[in-house]
Amino acid sequence: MIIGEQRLSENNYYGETSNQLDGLKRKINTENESRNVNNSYSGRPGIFKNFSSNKMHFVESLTAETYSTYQNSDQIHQDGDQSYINLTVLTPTLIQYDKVTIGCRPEEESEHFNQINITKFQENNEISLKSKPKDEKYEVKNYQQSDNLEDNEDKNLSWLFNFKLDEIANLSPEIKRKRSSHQHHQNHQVENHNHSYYQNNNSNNSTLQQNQNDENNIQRTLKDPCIEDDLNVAENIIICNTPPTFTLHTPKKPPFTYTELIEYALEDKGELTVSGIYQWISDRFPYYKSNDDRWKNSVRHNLSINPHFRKGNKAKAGAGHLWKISSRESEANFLAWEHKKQRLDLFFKMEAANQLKVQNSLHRKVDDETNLNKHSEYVCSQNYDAELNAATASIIKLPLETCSPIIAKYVDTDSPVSSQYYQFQEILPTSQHQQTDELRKTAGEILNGVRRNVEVQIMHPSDLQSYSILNTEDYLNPISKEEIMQESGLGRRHDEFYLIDPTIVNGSEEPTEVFEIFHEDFNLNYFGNNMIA
DNA sequence: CCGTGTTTACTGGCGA
DNA sequence: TCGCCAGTAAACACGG
Repeated sequence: MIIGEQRLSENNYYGETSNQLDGLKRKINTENESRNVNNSYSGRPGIFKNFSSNKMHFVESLTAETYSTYQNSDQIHQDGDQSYINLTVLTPTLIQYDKVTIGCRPEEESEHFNQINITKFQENNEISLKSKPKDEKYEVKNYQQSDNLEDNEDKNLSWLFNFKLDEIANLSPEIKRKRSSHQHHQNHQVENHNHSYYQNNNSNNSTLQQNQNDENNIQRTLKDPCIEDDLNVAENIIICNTPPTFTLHTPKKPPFTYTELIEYALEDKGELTVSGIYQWISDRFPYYKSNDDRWKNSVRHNLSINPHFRKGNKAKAGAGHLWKISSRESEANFLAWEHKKQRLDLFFKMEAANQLKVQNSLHRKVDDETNLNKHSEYVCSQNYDAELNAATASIIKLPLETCSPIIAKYVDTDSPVSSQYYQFQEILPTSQHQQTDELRKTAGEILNGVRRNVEVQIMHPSDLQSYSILNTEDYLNPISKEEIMQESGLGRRHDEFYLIDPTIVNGSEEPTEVFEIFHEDFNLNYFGNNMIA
């Protein structure tokens, strides 16, 4: 039974589906207990490629029936004593790769990675994870590309290796592929910084954790003879059972360039010193809480090279000058700022959303572990579906203990903004009678600029009410092209754009004298650098 | 010395 | 392949 689908990306750090997945795992565990399911190919959630729609689907479990289904559809094949599910992969937030199972570097031999198959580890397999999270062990194997080349981009998973795996939490920090010791050191710095931030800058904790990490790393290095094997893609990546904590402890780099961050700061405050810009940024983005000077160097670099930023008078106190945006007072800049502000607001809303979901997920996990012991009979799929739907649809009101103050202001659940955001977050179909697939963009995709057409959807929204979701195709550019045209004094006839009489901007009249200037492919990036001159 | 500001060089990603 | 862009690193100068 397909219960949902999920964009497959390491950028899923917003944890859109953590609730579903938690519920999924509960469901599977309880079902396995009640049915006494054997270990062959059941009891584990997966994400399965749907060839017809090019989407990844969550599958509740691979039972004998679903196994048979996949077998009949040639998505399962035998290789010796093992069966493999073709084109099956778990989202990187749930499964990570063991170093031994991937034999060559994708960037060098990517043609060999056109199929990735996941099967359970053999219990007696000498290949074992250094850290065994219970029995959840998977093996990732690579296969030669099949003869069938259709839909190569989506069917093969070679793009999976384009992920910046080193950004995934719990990834072994001893990865040294093509990394200088300097970079290695920097990564440690970042990890330290991230932990320390979320631990209220408790340097003792941070140091302790780092020491533990170091010890683990040393142990791994000693135990593992392949540690320096440059052919390994992602060594010792441990299955992560708790993606929510990952999102809690590793603030990801915000999807804004340094130029944008500086713009935000200067637009917000008018003019700031360099240190003021540092402060503005770090106050709002935990990622930049670090004391290291690398990002600050980049900020200064951007201030210097970007003519958009002007150095003003000397600051009254302290060293340096006051910086401002050169065209801040212009009307165009005002409009641009309105747009940028929307984008920034949306970012914080999504961050707040994520924080809530993380809290919810953790809360539920504790509750469910307790309830699971008490109610082993809780295996009814209807109950499960209801619970899953409820988990997905629920609007939680939990205190945010770890989020930044900026994000916290967006989680006032009584505010209209908040309710709007919740509607946005739920990512549910607008109609329970909807028969066709309806795709929604995920926060991660939006904010990281990912352009993969696989998105979150609940496919059994039986008990869910309809929500009004933002229907614009691009949440970060919510102003319609028509609106932009009108404000820009552009007219449109068929697929052509025209300059029109500036007095005719309400769109009610046909332009009396027009000349073609743009076609449909014209980039109406109204607020960007490509703004119409 | 340190924060600030400028400049150069390099790298990786991406699109043409 | 090339150019552009963003990010990063680093050298250097300046001034309090």
